[in-house]
Amino acid sequence: MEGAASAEKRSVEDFRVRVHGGPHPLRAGSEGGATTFGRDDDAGWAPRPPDDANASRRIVAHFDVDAFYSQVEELRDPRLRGRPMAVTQKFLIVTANYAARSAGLKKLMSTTKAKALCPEVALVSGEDLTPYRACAKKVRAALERFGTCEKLGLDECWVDLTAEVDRRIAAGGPASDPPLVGHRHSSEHVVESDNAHRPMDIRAVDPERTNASDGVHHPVPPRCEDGADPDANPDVSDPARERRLRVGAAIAAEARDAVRSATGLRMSAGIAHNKMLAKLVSGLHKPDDQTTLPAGVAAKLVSPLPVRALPGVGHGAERTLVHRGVRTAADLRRVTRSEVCEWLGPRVGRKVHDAAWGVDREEVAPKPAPNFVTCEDSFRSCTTWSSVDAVLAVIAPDLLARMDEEYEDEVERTVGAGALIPAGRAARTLTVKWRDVGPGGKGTGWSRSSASTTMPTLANDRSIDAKRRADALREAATRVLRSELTRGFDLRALNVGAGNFEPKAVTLNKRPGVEAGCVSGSSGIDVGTGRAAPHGSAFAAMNARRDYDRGGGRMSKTEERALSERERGLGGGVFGGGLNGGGGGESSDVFAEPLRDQDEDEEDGDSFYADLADVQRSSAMPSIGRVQSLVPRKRGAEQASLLSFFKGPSKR
DNA sequence: TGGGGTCCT
DNA sequence: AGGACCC
Repeated sequence: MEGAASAEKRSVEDFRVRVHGGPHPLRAGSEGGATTFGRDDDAGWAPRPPDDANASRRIVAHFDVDAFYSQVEELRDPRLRGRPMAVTQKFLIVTANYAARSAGLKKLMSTTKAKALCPEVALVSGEDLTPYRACAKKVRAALERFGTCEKLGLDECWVDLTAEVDRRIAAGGPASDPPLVGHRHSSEHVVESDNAHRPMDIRAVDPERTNASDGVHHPVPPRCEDGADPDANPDVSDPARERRLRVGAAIAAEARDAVRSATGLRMSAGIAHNKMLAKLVSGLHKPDDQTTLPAGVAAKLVSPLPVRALPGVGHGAERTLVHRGVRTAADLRRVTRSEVCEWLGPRVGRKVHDAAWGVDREEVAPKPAPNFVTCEDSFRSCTTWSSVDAVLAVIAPDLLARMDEEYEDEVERTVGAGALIPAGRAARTLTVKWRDVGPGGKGTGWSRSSASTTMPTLANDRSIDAKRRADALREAATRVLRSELTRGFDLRALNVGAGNFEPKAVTLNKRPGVEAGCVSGSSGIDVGTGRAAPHGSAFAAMNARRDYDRGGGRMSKTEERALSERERGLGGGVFGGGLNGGGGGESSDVFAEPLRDQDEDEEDGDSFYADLADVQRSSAMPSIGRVQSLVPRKRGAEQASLLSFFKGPSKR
């Protein structure tokens, strides 16, 4: 590869002088307005960490639903479309549609400020995530037909398009060499962030934006001669790589169409050779558009970015790095890998150092079933045991509903993948978390405390009355809190969680991810758990923070949402049109081999290069053939009846 | 300053 | 159990 260990030595001293003494690399001026990140100032001194051997072949897309919660709410209530609208949780804007954004609303802004900026804005409470979870499931079902899918949060996922790209190229014909669809990021583009607090949200400033009404800008890249290093000049591209990216872009466009016809949701996408770069570029031409990143442009895109924009760098790491004068990815490229590992720890250090060079060796790997489900509410005040009980009366039924959802997902996953009996997802642990600003609490800060106990068996028992289950949950949670909150309290938030689920299902054909052997008791096959019946008085203030000391609460979030919909004159029902077309997509890939095992031995900065050969070997042989085809696998009649047996008659 | 999650220490 | 990270 690039070798060049010679240049590494002088880096440390020179770097400190240069960065500390020199001009601030980021933010050439501008308070409050858009921040434009400067161009790459030059090549680094420390060596580029090598990519794995697969890097040029792999094609990864990152998909991101635009203003997800807002779009979902617009689907549910068409009256909201075209008007400025935002989704709130308590008194925060969590997302705003584009009409509201153009009035200046931003993510995580207070509702007060939002209303000041845009008095006509419609605010919709998004504290109950149920509808968003349901939509997210359909989105993933549509995307999974195009390759292995890895979810990140509710509204984002990566899809490994490599196998489908290979298939199309092998098949020949027009689809094997399509024109580029969407944007191609070139080194002519400048990147900016319009929110000083969120430097990771970046977008491209198109040099020809003045007349970019068609939303397409893709200059034909010059070709490089045979055998030339495709990274030597970022805008001179290797034809084979460019072609694979173009095929990937075509697939991504189809995938976005598929999601849109299945759900009505619009999304943006980024197409690149690895997960990190795909994610970085997916937002460059948001909304409803996609961006492809040629291999050679990666370093140019990344280096002017503030370190905070690199995945893996949060508040803590940013502070540490900035304290040492490292503000941008380009700065990171001038220090050695071992230094970064010293500052941030080996794990984060490696990841961040790689990211600064646009290197990411992670495979797209489906997320296994969640280890925890939790429900939370926050409020202005909660100082008495009776108000604690009022909070628990709200969130305990919600947690049970989540646990049951998890059970159903597990049935679908395990029976759908060939299990004889779904083991159930009975939770063994109950965790309670809280934020206490009272005398016994942690005082200021936002830190939370937590404690856990054994999950009462009654809570797992789907065969009994929902109220008895909720009571068991509340009782156990209260016992934990009583033993922790001994010196008086003033809670701002309370969270209950269920986790440490019992072992997984028995399968016919044993595949990794599903352990054989064990089906344990307690998980009744029973069905028909209803949600807690509505109880308590009408509850108005949609966006008010509940104050349990003054009698707020008493209604689960699901019920609360239904009520607020009734008040808005909606059916109160589930989704209108558009959301039911999702059929198909019975993921056959949920249990796709979690390939690899990139040995995770302690490798710090220095041993890194020595170990690289192993990394290359283990990741050089993957993915092709894991995704069988675009046709969802049929489920046998036997399995279908098993499924309906375990799931029982559909509720809702 | 929300309501979720993950992983590491 | 708590902290850091992600959305």
